[in-house]
This record gives sequence, C-alpha cells and structure tokens, in this order.
Amino acid sequence: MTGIADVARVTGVSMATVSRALRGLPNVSEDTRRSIREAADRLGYVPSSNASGLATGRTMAMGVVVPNVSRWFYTSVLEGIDAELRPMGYDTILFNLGVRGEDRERVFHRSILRKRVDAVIALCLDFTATEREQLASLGYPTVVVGGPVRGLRHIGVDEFGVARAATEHLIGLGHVAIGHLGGEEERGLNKRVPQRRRAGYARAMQAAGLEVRPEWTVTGAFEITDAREAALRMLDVEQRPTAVFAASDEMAIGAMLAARELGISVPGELSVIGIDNHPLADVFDLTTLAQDPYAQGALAASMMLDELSGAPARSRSVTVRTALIERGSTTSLARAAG
Amino acid sequence: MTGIADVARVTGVSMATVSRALRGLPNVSEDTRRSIREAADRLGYVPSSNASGLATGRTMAMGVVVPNVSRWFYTSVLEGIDAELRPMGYDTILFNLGVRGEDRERVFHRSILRKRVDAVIALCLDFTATEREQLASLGYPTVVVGGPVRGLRHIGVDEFGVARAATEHLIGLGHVAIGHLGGEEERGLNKRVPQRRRAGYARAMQAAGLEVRPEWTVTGAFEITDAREAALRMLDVEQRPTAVFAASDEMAIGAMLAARELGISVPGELSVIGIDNHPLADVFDLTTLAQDPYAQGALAASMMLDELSGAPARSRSVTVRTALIERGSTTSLARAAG
DNA sequence: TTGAAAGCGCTAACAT
DNA sequence: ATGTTAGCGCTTTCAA
Repeated sequence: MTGIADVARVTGVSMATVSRALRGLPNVSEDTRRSIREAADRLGYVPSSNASGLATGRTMAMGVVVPNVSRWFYTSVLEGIDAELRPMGYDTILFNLGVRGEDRERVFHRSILRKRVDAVIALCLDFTATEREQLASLGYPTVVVGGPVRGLRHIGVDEFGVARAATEHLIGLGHVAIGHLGGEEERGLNKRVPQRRRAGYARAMQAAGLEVRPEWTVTGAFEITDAREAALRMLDVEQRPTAVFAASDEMAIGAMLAARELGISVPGELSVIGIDNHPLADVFDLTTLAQDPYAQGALAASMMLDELSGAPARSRSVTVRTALIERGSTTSLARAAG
Repeated sequence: MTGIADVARVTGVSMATVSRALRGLPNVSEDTRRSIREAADRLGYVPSSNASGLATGRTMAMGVVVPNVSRWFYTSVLEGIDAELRPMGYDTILFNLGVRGEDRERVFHRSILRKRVDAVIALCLDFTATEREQLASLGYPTVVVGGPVRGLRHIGVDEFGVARAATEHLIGLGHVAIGHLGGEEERGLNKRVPQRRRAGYARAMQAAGLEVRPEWTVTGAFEITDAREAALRMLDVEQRPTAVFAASDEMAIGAMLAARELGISVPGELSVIGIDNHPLADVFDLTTLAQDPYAQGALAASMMLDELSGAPARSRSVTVRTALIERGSTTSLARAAG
C-alpha cells in the first residue's frame, strides 16, 4: 500500500510538500506539484481517509439516517443529499433503521456516535430525548428532513397546510362526503406527519361545516399495498365518500387501485387527491400537491456543509413550498353526478 | 471531546486496559471492566473510528456502489446488505452513481479508492478495465450483485434461464404471438442483464419454432413509467401479440397499465409475465418469476465479511434460484380466445 | 518554497 | 490482569 512517504521518496521532496501539492494548497511550485502528481498517479497513491481524518478532525462523511429505503420520499431525499455532497468530496454513510427499527439502538451507539461522520441528516425520524442529547453533546450539526421534530430544526412542507389545501380542493369541487386515508404512526418515525395531515383535513372539513365520519377516516401504512387494503375497507360499504384525500400519492394510488377493483370509477364516482407528485402520479393521472424531496435533501446537505465550513448555524426550520397539480383523478361533484 | 485517555485517567487504569475492556477482549477482570464501562458512559466517551481504523487497518465500512436508489431491486439489495452488516458493526457507505453516472469518476477516485472501506459490493454495474485494476490493486474484496460481469465474480439469477423460463411459460399456455418488453442497456450499467434476458426470450421462441417479430421486441427503461410508454408503442397497432414477457415486474406493470389504457383486457386479450416478484406484483395479480434481492444482498455482504475475517476467497459466482409464481395476468390462449 | 517534527486517538506487541 | 511503548498515515505548526 503506497503511502505519502513513498511519493515523497520517489519525488525527492518531503511528506509535507507532497501533502500540500496533492491537496492543491498554495506555496508549491508548479514544477514540484506536477512531478508529485505524476509520481502519485504512477504509484497509484490514494490517501487514507482515516489518517487524514484523524489529523484534521474531519471525516468528510455525512450520516444519513433513514427509516427504510423503500419509499419514494426517502430515496428521493437521499439522492438529493448525495448529489449535493459528492462534488464536495463528502461521502454518504447510510444508517438504515430497518423495517421495525431493530437496528436503531445499534445505529446510534455503535455507528453514528463513533465520530464517523461530521454531521447528521435524519429523515422523518422522531428522536428520544436521550438521542437528541447524544447528538448535541457530540456537537454534530443535525437537521431533520420531513416533518417537524421537537428540539431540532427541520426542512419540510407545512404538513397541516398541505393537507388542508388538498381537502379544500375537494371541498371546492363541491364534495361533502370526503374521506381521509391517513398514514400510520409508526414507532420511532415522526408521528407528527400523519397527525398534522389528519388535523389539516379535519380543520378544512370543520371550517366548511362538513362532517368527519370516523368510518371514512382510515389508516394504512404509507405504501401502495397497505393503502389499497385500507381503502378497500373504507370504500366497500353502502355509504361511501365521493372523494378521498390520501396522505401520500402512494396511498392515493392504493385507493385508486381499490376503487378499480370495486368497480368504482375515478373520478366519476370517486375523486382522489394525494400529496407528493410521485412519478407514478402522472401515469395514474392523479391530482396531487407536489413537493420536491430531492431539493429538500439537497438543501439539507448544503445547510450542513455550510455549517461545517464555519457558517453560523441557522437554527430556524425551513418550510418548503407545495403546488397543486390538477390531473384527472378529481372532478366536481356536479359533473360526476351528471 | 473525551478520549480513551480521559477514561483511563478517571478509572485509574491504562489506555490499553480501557481499550480491551470496551472492546470486550479477554484478560480484563470483571470489576475493572465494569468500572471502565461505567466511566465511559458517564463521560460520554465514543471511540473514534478514524483512530481505531488507522491502528487496525480496518475501516469497518462496506462500500456499496449503486446506479440509483429508485428501483426496487437496488433498494432491496441495499437493505439486505445493510441488515447483514449492521450486527457485525459494519457501516454502509453508499456510492450513488447518479442517474446519468455523472459522479462515477468522482466516486472511484475520490471516494472508494480512499481506503474508506474494507470491501466493495457493486450493484448491476459494469466496470471498465481500469476500474477493475484499481479495485484489484487496492486489494479490496469485491463482488457484483445482479448480472455477470467479466473479471469479477457475481451473485445473481441465471439471466438467460429465467427469461427463457418466462417465455416458455407463455408458450406452454399456447401463445405464439409473444412480445418482449426489454430493459434498456444503460451506459455504465451491466448491459448483459437486458441482453441475456432478450437472448433467453429469443431462444425460447426459436426452440418452439416461433417468430420473433422486431416490432414486438421493444425496449424501455426498467421502470414503470417508461415501460408503459414502450408498451403503448408495442400494443397500439393492428396486429399485436397475445402475450408479453417483460424483463422486470416494473416493466410488466407498465405494460398492464398501457393495456388498460388501450382497453385491452389482461389476461383476456393479453397475458403478461414479469421477473422479480415486486411487492406490487401481488396487487396487480401479475404472474412472475420471483427472485429475492434482499437475500442476494445479504449473501454478498456475508461473503465479504467472511473474506475479511480471513476465509479463503471463493472466486466462484453464485447463481440464485428463481420460482414461477402464477397469478392472474397470464392465461392459456384457448381460454382467452374462448 | 520546502523540510522537520510533533501530534491526531487508538491498537497491539511486549513487558510485567 | 494490567502497563509501556511504538506505531498507523496523514496534517500542521514552526523553522529554514
């Protein structure tokens, strides 16, 4: 394994000069730099990140904690983070908590806390008080993407507002019998996301003087398959809603599949609206409130990088915009009836 | 930042003993160990992975190179890898090549090759000769998951065989007009996967004396949305096939969506078979040849771990099994016609 | 512009 | 069972 000393020996300069030359620092003559670069290439020298990390105190790695990597939202944020990080020479260390969070304790103690990363970005997680303390005491810049978390700043949409807007869109179309397909409050995940969305729905209904019927407010996981089953329960009854607001596009698509199976036409007999603008929303002609998780991830990453390079930490959370995209899955009650 | 020296001082023992105690090595009395553990906890001591990595020569990190994290196959493999690694104290460093592979060069030079990882698992990648040399010269154990790659062992299904089996299933049902929705040969990715699957299809057709019509062999990306468009092209014609073999379930679902849009009933007028057993295959009642990417990832990870712990490197590739899962998207031509 | 040398925080012989 | 000490490979003063 060729090290910096080998390059130095071959080039006939000191290790210090090699180090400077290779990192593009000033005060190295162009000639020296060139010959050092060439020798390094020829010898196949690659610096050890452990050694430089130990010397500088920087790991050049970002810890990203994700509940899983099967939902579109998480993977999109992840790609946004990685894309922002890579050009800066930062690596992404993925901490997957696992479906049931089995690995959570392990992730925290053995890994994140091993000074392996310079900063931590967490996706839709809720932290325990202890976990927050540990993060804080290690001095890691930390930010959460997707959903407000107490004690930590976050980047995300206005969960309440977006849900309210979605519901109001249906109300604006004349619907009065509106159901809500809500996300599950998973253990360890940020419960406030499904909660705030449900609350936004309820507020919109209430503000319009509409009845929130318990049997029309069902809960499923945030995925297509589970949402489909939940929707089957909601829709396969005598009195069903004429419109459904789903807490995510994946859930909305699950609802559309359920409707199709039950012979309920969308939007003829049922309007469906979601949140996200998932790639499949277009294929399914789904009306939705679009958000951009890739951009949220990129923003989170650049915030962390800024702070690592000495910028003052801005403790404020960032609320990103959403936009209504009207497609064919919603229609006015009048038109549907007619 | 409290270090091992602080713990040693507080406990009144040497750094070596602290190191031993905390890593669970033998030759430390239970009393000492207990008091050391306690002091470490109290002081909030966390070891520096850089320092220990530098001292041991082990990074306790696995590099995982992925084309992207938006396809089910990749994320499933990733979860399998991570699940296997985590209990062993290994972290997963994610190298996302980016949609168009923009970051490929950067990943190779700046990151993987920085001795940041102990081994490398690559997903469905093709390596250039130079890249292989670099990996080899650094002495990283390496394995590819998903698709044969020249010069490296791999873990994956028999691409040719599984495609042939899928096609033969359709033939066995009496179909003669069988189309193939093939995967795209993306730059930098393992082209042999789509190629071998196409070849398996062609062989099955040929062996049965059936005609492979060029206009029935279309190519799309491995995703639902693109596959849907490709399928629209294939199916929206006068003479269309009565069955389609898609190179993945995501593509098969794209085909089913396209069929639905064109008013072609599945399986009444069109049988569809895929490969994968994607979670949505069940929802869409899709016949498929199941594979288990999670297990493939776990296997890859444990192979790497074994070799890192001194086991002899087994250079042989591993072919994993697939299983036909018959669902409602395929039916015999006779029944469909009748 | 370049070099010498002292760490960074830990592990692993080797002693005791 | 525990302590001493010499690195691991780099960066970074401080000198020259």
